[in-house]
Amino acid sequence: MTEGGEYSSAMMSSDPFTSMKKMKKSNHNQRRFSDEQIKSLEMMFESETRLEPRKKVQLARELGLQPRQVAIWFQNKRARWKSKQLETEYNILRQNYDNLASQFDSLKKEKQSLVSELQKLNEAMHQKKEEERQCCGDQAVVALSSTDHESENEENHRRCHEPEEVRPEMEMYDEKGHHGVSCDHHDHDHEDEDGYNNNIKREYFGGFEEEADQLMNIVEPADSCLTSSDDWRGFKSDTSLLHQSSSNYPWWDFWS
DNA sequence: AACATACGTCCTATTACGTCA
DNA sequence: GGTGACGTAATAGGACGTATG
Repeated sequence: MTEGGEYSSAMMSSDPFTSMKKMKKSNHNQRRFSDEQIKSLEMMFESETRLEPRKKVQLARELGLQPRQVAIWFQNKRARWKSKQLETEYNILRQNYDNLASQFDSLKKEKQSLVSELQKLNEAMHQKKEEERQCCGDQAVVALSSTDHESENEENHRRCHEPEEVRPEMEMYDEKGHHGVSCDHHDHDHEDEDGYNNNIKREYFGGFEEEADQLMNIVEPADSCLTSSDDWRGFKSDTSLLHQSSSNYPWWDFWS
């Protein structure tokens, strides 16, 4: 059953093709509804987007239209309303995306500058330690005039495990700000690595280890996936997710 | 109870036409 | 006056729910 049924008995002739043309022409005699009709239909649509059959008949009678015409008007109205709704939602999502993208960008820049600042500070500290060691080292050489290789090895070992001392050979950072660990004893030992990381946190975030943990949790994933433009663009947006992320956890405020 | 059929409504895509720049 | 873009009433056809035999 098609929806043109209500016109068919009055309009159909023996030839289906010509009768259809006649019907359409006839239907288009009164092409547009009057302003009054539209106004009433709009008012009804605002209160309910779907009409009960009884209301449809009543409204049609009031407006001097066929119930079918009222039904079709509501159908078309729903379709237009839906596409408008989609457009609005798209614009909101687009706006949210743009905001997040720019926030992410500035956060990335801020992190980059902090990393380079950290590098500079490390270099300065390294240089200072080197100077101190040279100064103290000369005196030690005089005191330990006999070369004791065993004690030298012990010293090296101690330095590798010494938590408080900043080891020059470990102060290299890669592009992500990770330490370039060079101590053999730590390469494949996770427990030692954890302890080492804790030491690092103590060194650089002294008194703020918790914040350091948060930072690691937040910044590291951003490094691994969000910096990839493919992953970033492939992100499937979801209004509820966006609302959730923007209202409940303003992660970009972590730094402020 | 399970099934087929008719009927009404919805949705989406499309058509036909009026209007306007 | 011709024309293309746009808005809108209406149609086509498929999907779904409900009533009935």
